[in-house]
Amino acid sequence: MSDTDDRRYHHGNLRTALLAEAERSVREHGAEQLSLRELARQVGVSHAAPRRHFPDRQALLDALAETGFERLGNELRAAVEEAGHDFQARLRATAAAYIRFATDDAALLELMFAGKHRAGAEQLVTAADRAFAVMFDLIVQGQAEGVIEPGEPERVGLVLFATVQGIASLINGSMVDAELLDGLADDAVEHFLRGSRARV
Amino acid sequence: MSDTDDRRYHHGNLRTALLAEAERSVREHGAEQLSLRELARQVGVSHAAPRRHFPDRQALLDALAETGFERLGNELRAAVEEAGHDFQARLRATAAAYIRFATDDAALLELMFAGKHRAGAEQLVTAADRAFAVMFDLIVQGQAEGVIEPGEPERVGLVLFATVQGIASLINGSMVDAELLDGLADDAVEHFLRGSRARV
DNA sequence: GCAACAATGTAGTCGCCGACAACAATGATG
DNA sequence: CATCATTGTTGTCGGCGACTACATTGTTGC
Repeated sequence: MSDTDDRRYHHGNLRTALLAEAERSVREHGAEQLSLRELARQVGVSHAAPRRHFPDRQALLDALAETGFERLGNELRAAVEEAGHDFQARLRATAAAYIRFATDDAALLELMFAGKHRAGAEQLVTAADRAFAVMFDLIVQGQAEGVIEPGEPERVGLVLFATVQGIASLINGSMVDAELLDGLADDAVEHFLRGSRARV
Repeated sequence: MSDTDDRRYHHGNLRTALLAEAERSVREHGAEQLSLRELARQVGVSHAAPRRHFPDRQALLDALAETGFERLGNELRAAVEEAGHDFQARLRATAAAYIRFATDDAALLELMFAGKHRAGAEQLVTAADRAFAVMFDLIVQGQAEGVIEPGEPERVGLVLFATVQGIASLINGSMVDAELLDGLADDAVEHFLRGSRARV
């Protein structure tokens, strides 16, 4: 073959290439529309090649969800770090970052949630826990500072988590204009803090 | 044909029968798995018959979403009525009813949200507005009683709506045990009220 | 009554898909 | 450098949604 022809028999990086292309496609057209054959075409391999890396379509979607959780975790961590040390600023930044991710990658998040409760997805659950740990760590900080009632972070933070997730759902369902995103996130955090302040 | 053979050439009620079977199937296997041909088989008509009532698969899903909104509205209204006149009781009942619907018919709700932001779904939007009006009417009552800050109900109630929707998302995503449903709904309402009380 | 016509069902076909099997080329190992 | 695992390819299968042509039934105007 000519040395400018990069179509070697062995692609060399097919799994990664498929995941990258799949993520692009899911963002653009949703997970339902994703076609393994179309993916293979765009990456330049035969229709059966993906099977070597993903036993079936769902396996690819699961892998996509896993990398999604990793990316979500990174973005949340980055948001916390950029927000400095003030608790409320951190909370606001994290909520906004979560909603940002959920609306930028709505179909991916749907995938991430959908995959979590299917059997044999242990790696997925681990990845999810790692991502959500950021939020629960924040709750712990709030408790230490006395602005959030004591108790298990998973339980205390649930209302906030739910609210943030719900805002994302409403935006994705076109019940709310996406432009209101940051304002809504702030509203939600303020509401949460007013409702959560430790009462003695 | 024999008079016990109910397989007439004209089904007589095919559209309704298809929708009923589709709703059952969606509840059981999700919208993605829904197959028009399988539906036709189970209803006892040829594979092309559904096309007379729904131009394509998406049209059937839209119709399903529409009846879903009607049912949701009815259930929310029923919850309000059963709860008596006390505002907080009504709020709790409505939140619980919404979450109940969202978890019993998770796939259907997903469909309802997904369809709303596609073009040419005006009937769907109308049906959705009618369903959600129940929640906003409640907010108005709360404002009249002075326990919720004044302002447009759509904006003021949004945090509550988001929280309720988010709880449903978390339950459906197996992030929370479904048994906690009622307790969570109460938590959310209490949190919301603590955060929303009109401040003078 | 009954002829036209609209509404509603059937059969057959097309291209696409996911899954699978058999085979081919390449890379790694001893 | 022979052998074997890895990672590609081609071919095939049944199922699907969409479409067309045709068949049956219900309805409406005369």
